[in-house]
Amino acid sequence: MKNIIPPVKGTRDFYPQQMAIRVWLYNIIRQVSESFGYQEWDAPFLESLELYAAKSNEEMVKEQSYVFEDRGGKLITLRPELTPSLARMVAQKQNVLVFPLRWWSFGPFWRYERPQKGRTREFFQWNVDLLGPDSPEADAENVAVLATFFKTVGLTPKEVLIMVSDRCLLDAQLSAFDIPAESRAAVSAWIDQRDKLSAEAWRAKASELGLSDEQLSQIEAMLADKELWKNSAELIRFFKAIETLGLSDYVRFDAGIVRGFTYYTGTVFEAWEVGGDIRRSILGGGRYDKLLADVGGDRLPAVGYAMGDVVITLMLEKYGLLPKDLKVSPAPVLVTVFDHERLLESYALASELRRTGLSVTCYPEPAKLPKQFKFADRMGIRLVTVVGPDEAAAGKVTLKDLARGKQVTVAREKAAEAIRQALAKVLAS
RNA sequence: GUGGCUGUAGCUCAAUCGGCAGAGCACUUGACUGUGGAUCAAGGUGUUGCGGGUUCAAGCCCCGUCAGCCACCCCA
Repeated sequence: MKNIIPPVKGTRDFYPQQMAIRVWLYNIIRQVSESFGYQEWDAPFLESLELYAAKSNEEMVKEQSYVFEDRGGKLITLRPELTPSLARMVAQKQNVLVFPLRWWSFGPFWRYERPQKGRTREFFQWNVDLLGPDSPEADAENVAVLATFFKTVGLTPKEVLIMVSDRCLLDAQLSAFDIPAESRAAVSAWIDQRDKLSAEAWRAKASELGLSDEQLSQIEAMLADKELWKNSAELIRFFKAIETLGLSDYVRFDAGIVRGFTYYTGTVFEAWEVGGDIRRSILGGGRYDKLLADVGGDRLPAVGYAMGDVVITLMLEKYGLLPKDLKVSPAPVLVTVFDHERLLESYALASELRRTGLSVTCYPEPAKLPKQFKFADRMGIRLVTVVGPDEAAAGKVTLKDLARGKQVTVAREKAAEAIRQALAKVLAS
């Protein structure tokens, strides 16, 4: 690598091999989303900075967003998340859209962070949102989409769990512990950090926040209480609905789930690897009933989540769930060029075959046959045609199946049919 | 923004105490003048990330810098 300009830090190059995986993931996401009746949509990749101001996590806007001034002097942001755009677009057409609204999206996002395992500066996110209803059953349906995704890709509850809590429940508990409303946000953030800090460091921060020893032990008891959800009428309904949907295995209550975004108002959830070494949430989401009003629309209840492609791909790779031998060559047929004089004859044959609906690659220049066969082999092209002087004189085409190592010579009019038959043959392996 | 580790051929890596730049894979060409994978032969494989310093001598030691990876912060 001499004078090659390096890629931008934190970006990924999608060579055909990686692109095939990305498309594979996209297809599963689409299939799962649409099986619940969600519609695909997308927002601009560029938004104005003020869309995110005070709506998202403050650090994300101030330090992790790509912001630049356009030629007109306006501050433009490369979208770091999708939800504010969703709120904006729904608010714009609130009287036109049909509710309940189910929308899903898969596209690129940018955050200026230090790249590391499972994190890049440019990444893709799957967003699934349900707007209109404010019921726990709606939350359950939204969570069901993602549990169904896990099931579809082959991740079991032994490998991944969706941890659920409710900010209202947390707030009520903190209130019951006599923690004043103005410090609850900081206390919530501190609770969110519990898995990341050592027990000593975490407890030490409690006194910094002005918590008494009694309050600390009350909070620790709360976090350990697996039955706390039974104090919440909403969570009782939520888990009942999850059970009815047949997905209880994937969903657990955890009072320690808080989430960083300030716009969440009720149910919050994250998916985590079970006891594994991926110390990072696979996805996160929750209810955000006030966001639409915050961007200037009428109040509209909403619930949704976002899953990044980087961590989920790590998970799938770790558990051997990524597809092997993804097809990277779209055309299963190579038309070889026998010599310089027959180049255009090959083009003509390839064109004939394409008109019958086949995908066909034609070697673009005369070359030795071994070279062309090797090309086909390395590209994963299964069938090769040869038209040399013998075939041309007899009006025939030789067709070799590289996978089976067998070849036949057929009349040129029958070539397309013979190719279809050969492709239909299942390999012994 | 903070800390740690690592930079050698296209890729994965080796090089003893500081003493002449190495292996495998891949690539190109040829054994195969109408047939891929396998085997064999011949070959480019190179500013040792970059800049400076110490030394008779630096891939190796020192300083700086850049890049990558990993952890923290935060998050998907």
